[in-house]
Amino acid sequence: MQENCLFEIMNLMSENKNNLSHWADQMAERIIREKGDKELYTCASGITPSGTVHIGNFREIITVDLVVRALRERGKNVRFIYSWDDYDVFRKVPKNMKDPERLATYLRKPITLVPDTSGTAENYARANEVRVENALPIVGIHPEYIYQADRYRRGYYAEGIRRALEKRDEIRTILNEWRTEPLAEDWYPVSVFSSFTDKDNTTVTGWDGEWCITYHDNDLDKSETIDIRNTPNSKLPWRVDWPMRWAKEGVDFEPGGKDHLTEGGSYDTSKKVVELFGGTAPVSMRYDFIKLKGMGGKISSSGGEVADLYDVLEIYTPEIVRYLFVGTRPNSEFAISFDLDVLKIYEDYDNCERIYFGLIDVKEQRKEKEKRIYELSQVDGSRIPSEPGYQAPFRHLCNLLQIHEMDVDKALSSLDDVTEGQKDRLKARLTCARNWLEKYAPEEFKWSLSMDKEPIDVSDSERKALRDLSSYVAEYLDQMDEKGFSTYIYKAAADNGLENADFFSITYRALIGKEKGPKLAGFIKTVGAEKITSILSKY
RNA sequence: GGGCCGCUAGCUCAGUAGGUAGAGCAACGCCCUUUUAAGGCGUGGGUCAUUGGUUCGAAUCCAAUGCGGCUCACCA
Repeated sequence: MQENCLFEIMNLMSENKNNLSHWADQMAERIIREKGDKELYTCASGITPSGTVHIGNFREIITVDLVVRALRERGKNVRFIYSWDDYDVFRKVPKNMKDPERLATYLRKPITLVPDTSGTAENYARANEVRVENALPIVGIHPEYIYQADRYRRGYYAEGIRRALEKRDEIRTILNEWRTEPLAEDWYPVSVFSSFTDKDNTTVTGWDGEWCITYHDNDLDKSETIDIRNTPNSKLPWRVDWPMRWAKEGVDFEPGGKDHLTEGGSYDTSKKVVELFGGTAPVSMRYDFIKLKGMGGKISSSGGEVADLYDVLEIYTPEIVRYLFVGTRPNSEFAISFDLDVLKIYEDYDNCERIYFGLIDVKEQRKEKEKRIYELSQVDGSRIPSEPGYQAPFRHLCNLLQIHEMDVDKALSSLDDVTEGQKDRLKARLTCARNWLEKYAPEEFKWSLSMDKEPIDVSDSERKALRDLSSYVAEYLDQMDEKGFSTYIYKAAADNGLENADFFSITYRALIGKEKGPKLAGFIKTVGAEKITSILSKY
């Protein structure tokens, strides 16, 4: 007996030491502990697609994805559901939508009945959904989608609505615990879209104790009685809808933003209400919001200072997008950077990768942690790369692209030591570097070779120095290293009586039309003799 | 009013299963005559917000306090 107990404790201790460094693993263990050993674990997430689903909303999705992975790696059978609350009401027209005047005429109707003014989908809600559903597989996330408008309108939740009506008083009592204004005695836990106007300016006035409710349309001042099983009008309000679905789907885990996971927030009331539906509350965790940094006020594809997953995927490769979230505690706010920080993020990721492949020595504890972060950052968790990526610094890729007229394929083929296994990843990274240069890089960072430009005005001695440099390049560049060749740059300057500083400046102006540039000798070496001489021969 | 988060180097932040304080940028120095760095190497820099407690040992755990922020008490 005592020995057993000791054994258990030892087990727990080793469990704590092994493979529990990451919060997703800790959460998976907690779910198993609190929910018991189950045939199937259901993990859920969801949102109202009432506007652009931005990168902050994505945090919830990837939080669930990581926990799902951790559970599956423990041999568990897991269902990952994502609920689109597209039967929610259209409250206001977001700034970034087309044809706002037309959209405004649909206010107070369910978003699934609002037209998509961008013309890409069958309705407003669907347009927002499609964008996310197309983007998630890119980062290796594959939930099962649930469309609430469809379910409510088909009567799928009719029993849930009836149950809520039966438990009306209990629900009201629970909600009133935190309300400043108590709900009225004649309040019903149902909202109705008028069958005359589709708008929700209605008041439920009665229930027959079974399937029929009566509501009053406040716009038209008339009443109607509907059967909730076959009339697509009724819906539960959020604080009742959420727990009803927990019970219906048997949700074991669902995270929430801090608006839900605060005292008196919807998680608190829902965990009580769910019992009225015969269920129990899922394990939850709070995630904080995402800030954006360095978008420079540029209009993103979705308009305004909003970034969605596609905007982030433009400048970060899929595994690095995951890495941003995997490596950060969900509990705290962090910023996604579009400015020079991008360079560091890529370096951090490469460093993590080097630790994973044992290329640098770090303490054991750090190593375990970084390895887990690397694994969870991969798009396909079952296919971790067998070799590190090419690991070219982002800055170097930016220079390569600018040498090769921003052509990704040319830049790629200029590197002759890339393995087959590295090619796709490097190409993806080059594409991100190009996007970043075009949209977010500071001006000092950008340049292009003056291949087809007219020569700049120079003095006779400067002309002579550039010519000398050109012939040195033709003659010596290919056989020397960067350091060795740099002496010829100084020679060209000295032989023509020019100050080094002035000559560097002239050379940069001739080559890239700027006063400064990348360290010259290395730059000339990277660009190659052919291109350099073709520019300098004009002098 | 309730709840939560944060306070670590000049700046931005890692580090929170207790065990000698870390990175990047900035600063400073050096880099075979010889850059103005977007390159390399190196150096300096922190009473870990404050106070108290637990401990052999606390940035880390506990309790208070201060400052900053978010959020709920409408709707979702």
